[in-house]
Amino acid sequence: MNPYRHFIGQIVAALQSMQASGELPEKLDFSAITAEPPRDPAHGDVATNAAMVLAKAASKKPRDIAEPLLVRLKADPDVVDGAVAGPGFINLKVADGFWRARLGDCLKAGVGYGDSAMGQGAKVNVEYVSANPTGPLTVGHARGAVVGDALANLLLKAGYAVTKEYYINDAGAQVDKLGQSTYLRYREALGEAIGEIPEGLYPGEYMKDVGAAIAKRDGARWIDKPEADWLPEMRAFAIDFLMKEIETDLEKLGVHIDVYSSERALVESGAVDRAFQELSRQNLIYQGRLDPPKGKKPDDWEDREQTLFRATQFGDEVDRPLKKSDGGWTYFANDIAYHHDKFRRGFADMIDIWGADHGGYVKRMKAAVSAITEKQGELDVKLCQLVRVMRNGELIRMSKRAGTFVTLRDLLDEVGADVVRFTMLTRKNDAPFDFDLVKATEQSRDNPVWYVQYGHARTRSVMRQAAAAGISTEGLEGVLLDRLSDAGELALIRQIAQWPRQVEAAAAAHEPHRIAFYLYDLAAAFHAHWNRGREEPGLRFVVEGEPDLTRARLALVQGIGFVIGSGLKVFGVTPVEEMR
RNA sequence: GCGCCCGUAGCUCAGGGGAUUAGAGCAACCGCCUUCUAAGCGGUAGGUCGUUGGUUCGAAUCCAACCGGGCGCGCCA
Repeated sequence: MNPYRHFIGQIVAALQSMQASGELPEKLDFSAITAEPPRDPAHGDVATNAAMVLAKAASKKPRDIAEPLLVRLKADPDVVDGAVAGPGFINLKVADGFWRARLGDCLKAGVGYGDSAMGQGAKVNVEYVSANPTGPLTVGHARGAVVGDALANLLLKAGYAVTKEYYINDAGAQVDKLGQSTYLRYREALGEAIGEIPEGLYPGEYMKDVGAAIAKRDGARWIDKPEADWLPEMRAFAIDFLMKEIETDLEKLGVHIDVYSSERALVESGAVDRAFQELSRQNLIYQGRLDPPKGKKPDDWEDREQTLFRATQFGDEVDRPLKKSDGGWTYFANDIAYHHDKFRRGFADMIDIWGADHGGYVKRMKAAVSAITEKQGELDVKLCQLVRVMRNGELIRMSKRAGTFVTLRDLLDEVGADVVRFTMLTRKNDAPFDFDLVKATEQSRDNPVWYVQYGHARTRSVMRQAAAAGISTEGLEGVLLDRLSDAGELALIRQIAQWPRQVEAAAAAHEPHRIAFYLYDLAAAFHAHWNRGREEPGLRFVVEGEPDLTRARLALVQGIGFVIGSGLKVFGVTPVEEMR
């Protein structure tokens, strides 16, 4: 249960009874009413803005609504105290028993605690990674992969029907370059000296493996053939080879994509024509000219008439071309078709995770989605800012051209998937991120991964100790929690009770990183409470000669373990049993 | 030139569709510590939330302009 949602319900009920008695006018909009934990815990457990929100429409002073509302709310046995404060806030103090009951919810639900019905089973498509199949995944891709995967998991937990999708850009000029690069390495593998890789082709060492593999499969049969013959073969082989590598890396990172969509297959299926026709039908396509971009006129600018989509009707700055001068579709046209295809597959709700360098593309894609779905579909684009890799504060320089970039595989080999995943989620997606290989594996309080993992391990450790002391750790969901009355314990219980709200808020905002901060705070509170037991043995979890008290405290520890486990599950991070 | 993102404590960052006294970690300073196996623990100090206006009873949060940083800017994907 999300306690705050529960109290909004109570507040609305109280307001309705005030309407029934004529204290409030009939038609009021309750949708802006919030119930949240106040910033300052001294203000109580729940604060609501109800009186202030309704004041205008009810033509009353906030306090004149707040006072009688408070009287009604205090009739709720869960509410032990309350006060009107500031400009008209109502601060409520909620009974300890109410919070203990939330711990009870948690113990029954296990790591399923926090699961929400918010999404009502609505279909959501989360598209992420979607790296070109022209080389290995880099740390930049890793961030998109982790953010997308965690967001998808989060939405799943919040009750949406989520599909995780990867768009393979296997059409267009880049994969032709890939085919040509492969051919060179193929000849090299057969003993030919190929010299420098020409500008524009893919120079990376990894291409040698691709060349060698096709040489092994096909022998010399392509050597004397014209490009038209070998290019499709080389291209298809390389894409297949590199996609397998990418899938392997993703698998190592713990990312399981549900659907891989091929751009080439999409184009060949006629989807682009279909999308084009749909836009034409809506009269959103015309032949016209564009002005060159101001301040940065391309050298090869050539004023010409082209096929344009009326993106400006949907909030974009200029209308966007759909056809290239060679008559082929632009990437944008294909992408419209792809999003149209997603919509046709039932996804009105689409989320794309992109690199920040695609930021200039967001408006036109949103415009296109709005148009092609006749405003029935919605696209949210999360841009992931640059990742820089550091070693002890020192930047590791990367250059794609020089082939010196840190691959995802390097990163995984050095620090492991759990560290990569959690660490990448300790920052908002739209903030640049420095990934320090040393700090990420440090065992200290300022390393959130370690601190949260340690928190989970410590809950397990307490269980092991209890068991060693002869106290059963089974059936904790049934124990009487009334013995939990210490301020620190009650604070922890309240924090556990925040979890369902955190899940819903993070899911609604499409911001998985919030979970990392919540888990860190929860772990910190747990560690702090554990440490109190050093000074005051009476606060320790396992108390000799007090089996009932111990069992109640074990239930609390169990609950903390469940919540951390639940959050780590969203992140795809293994909850460890001990810190070895 | 235009568009998007960002600017919060010395440092790294949360908060960001308004609301009661702006938070954390590190660093600094002051204490404590052979500990329920736990690589430490507790406390203090530190901010005109880039600037200037605006909307509002109320702005770090919304709007505008400006300053500073990043990304992008027809037929690359």
